[in-house]
Amino acid sequence: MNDKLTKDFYTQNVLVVAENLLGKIFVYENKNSGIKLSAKIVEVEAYDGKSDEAAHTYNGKTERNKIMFETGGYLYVYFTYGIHFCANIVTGTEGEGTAVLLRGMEVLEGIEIFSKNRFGKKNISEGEKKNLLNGPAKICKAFGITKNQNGTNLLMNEIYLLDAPKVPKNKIVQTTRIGIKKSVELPWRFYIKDNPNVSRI
DNA sequence: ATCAAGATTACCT
DNA sequence: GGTAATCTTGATA
Repeated sequence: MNDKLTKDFYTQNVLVVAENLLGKIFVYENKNSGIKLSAKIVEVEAYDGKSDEAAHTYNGKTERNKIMFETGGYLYVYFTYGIHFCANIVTGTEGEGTAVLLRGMEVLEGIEIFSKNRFGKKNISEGEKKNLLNGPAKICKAFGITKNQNGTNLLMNEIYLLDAPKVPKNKIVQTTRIGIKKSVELPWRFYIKDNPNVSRI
């Protein structure tokens, strides 16, 4: 169990991947430092350049979004608001321009590194713990993900996802997405019900 | 060359 | 609840 997710998983439709990413385990192994970080995905949003005006790929390929047009199984990292990075899982087939934004996770391994990256200290209170990974930019800060990780192949051994049991339908909440101005009506946000690491209810 | 917007967060009252 | 922070990107208002 807990096999690495394969190409077949990522090349599915973006909404299928988004919902099924809930509960899966995101792993970042730094070969240089030997540090391994992992967390369980609890909140995501789907973006589809074909029909979704909020997607970065809606208006075609650019230097920034070109990795989103690759076949599923890559990491798409973008910089925004002059401060933050956000990470996405590229999905679907080549040319589609679809991806899933990682919005919330629950710490599994590496809490001291996450704490150091987020708050500058290794030891944090119980209250701060659920504030480590409950937002897209917080996740990148905690994992140390920057534009250097843009385009990482998730089928390799640096950044990858591990399979985990499917979250039952009755534990999944589907709502509209957060922080966008266009296509606001699309219910393409998914999160695990009652999980404290979800960015917002 | 210039400009406005941005898939956010932290800190303020 | 309100907003400053901060700068890359993509379009050219």
